[in-house]
Amino acid sequence: MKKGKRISDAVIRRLPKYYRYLGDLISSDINRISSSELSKLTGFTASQIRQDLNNFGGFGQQGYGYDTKRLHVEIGKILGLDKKYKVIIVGAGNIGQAIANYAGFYEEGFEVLALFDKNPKLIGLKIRDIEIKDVDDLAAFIKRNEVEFGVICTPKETSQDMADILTENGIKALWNFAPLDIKVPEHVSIEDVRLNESLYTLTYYYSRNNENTEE
Amino acid sequence: MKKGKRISDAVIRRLPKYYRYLGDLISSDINRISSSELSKLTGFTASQIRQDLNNFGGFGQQGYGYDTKRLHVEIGKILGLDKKYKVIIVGAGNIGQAIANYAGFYEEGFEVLALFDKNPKLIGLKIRDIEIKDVDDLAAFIKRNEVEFGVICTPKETSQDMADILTENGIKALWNFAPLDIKVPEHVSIEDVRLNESLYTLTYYYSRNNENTEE
DNA sequence: TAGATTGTTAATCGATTAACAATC
DNA sequence: TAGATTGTTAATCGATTAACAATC
Repeated sequence: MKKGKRISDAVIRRLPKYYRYLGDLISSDINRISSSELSKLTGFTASQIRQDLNNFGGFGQQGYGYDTKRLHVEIGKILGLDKKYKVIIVGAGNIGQAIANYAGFYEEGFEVLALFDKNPKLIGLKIRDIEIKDVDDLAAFIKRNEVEFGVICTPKETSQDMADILTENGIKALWNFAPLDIKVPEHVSIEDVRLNESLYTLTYYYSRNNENTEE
Repeated sequence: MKKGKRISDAVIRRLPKYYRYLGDLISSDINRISSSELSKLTGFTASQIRQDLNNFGGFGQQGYGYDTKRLHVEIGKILGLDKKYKVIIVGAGNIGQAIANYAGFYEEGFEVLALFDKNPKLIGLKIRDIEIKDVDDLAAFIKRNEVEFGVICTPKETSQDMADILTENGIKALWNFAPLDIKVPEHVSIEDVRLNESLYTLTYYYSRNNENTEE
């Protein structure tokens, strides 16, 4: 990729959508697409799509468009999806289990080594062959297995403590489902999934759409 | 609120964060806060916070700041959280169950009337006193109960069909967890929770942070 | 070659930040 | 009153869109 230019978060967050549609196109045996066709699929403008992609290199060809397979591979590389990741999930409630169960997670190279919980009723159970372990063994397990990715699915109250244990033992990326802003050291990447905030945004637009029709 | 001004999506998506921190402050018996203190909590600039709030009215007081309780109530109203909503969840897998189980959902006025699934093993079971019903009864149930909100937790393949049934029977807001862009009629509000896209953004930043240290 | 479509620069638009008068 | 902090206008910054030359 080009040196020196800072790429904005807005651009990065559009890449996974390109990646997904390109995957769909490949599944449909379509091996070529123009920025204007991709615009119709994604809802982004053709100009924006070309701008976005050219942050990382010239993947297209004048007069032709983009090769879907090549572009899918390239965006995958940019997003880091060409590598395998060792993952643990902390909190084996519904959300933790949902993630452990999600097949797409494996297909993109995320290998869930274990779930952790403090509930004795859950410890020892298996989700998709993945054992639920005692949260007391967390630190040792991370070090021993050189785990890189952690998913936080614990309640709000304990999530920061769990995150601290994870980062202190070498985890470098956290995917957080607890409804709070987790603090991490500078070298650790974090992505907060803000379900509450997503829901409240929906109620806002719903209320706005229906404010004249309510009795 | 002020008439005529179009409020950007970026502003709306910051409101839930204010709302959350204000709730925390109230729980800590703090009843006053300035934009600069709120800035430290949220990470947004004080100027931006004042701008955001003034889109909806002058909730503060010069020389004093904002009354946490009042601001919490006002933002709640803006987001539509002062009302109750009748909700159904389609798909009673892990994610559907997680949402049905999430207590915060009820506290903010979301009443889950039922879950729906096509799996006979799940039909008839209860999650937190909420029955899992046969997806065949979906249309009739929505009409009979005047359900307003639908949560889509079905697999990618069936999600658009489910969404169509919901909107055809009068549901006006969809919270979608399936990894695709669901199409809805204009008058329906939709919020897609894009977990894949969130995860891939994390891998991007993780890869970027660690690209020099990898062997 | 002619047509199509990219890559890229320039123009526009909108969002964020800064500044400060108003006022509690 | 003096100090603090909002509400709001103006300035800046960044992101999106438009335009078109390059080129396959």
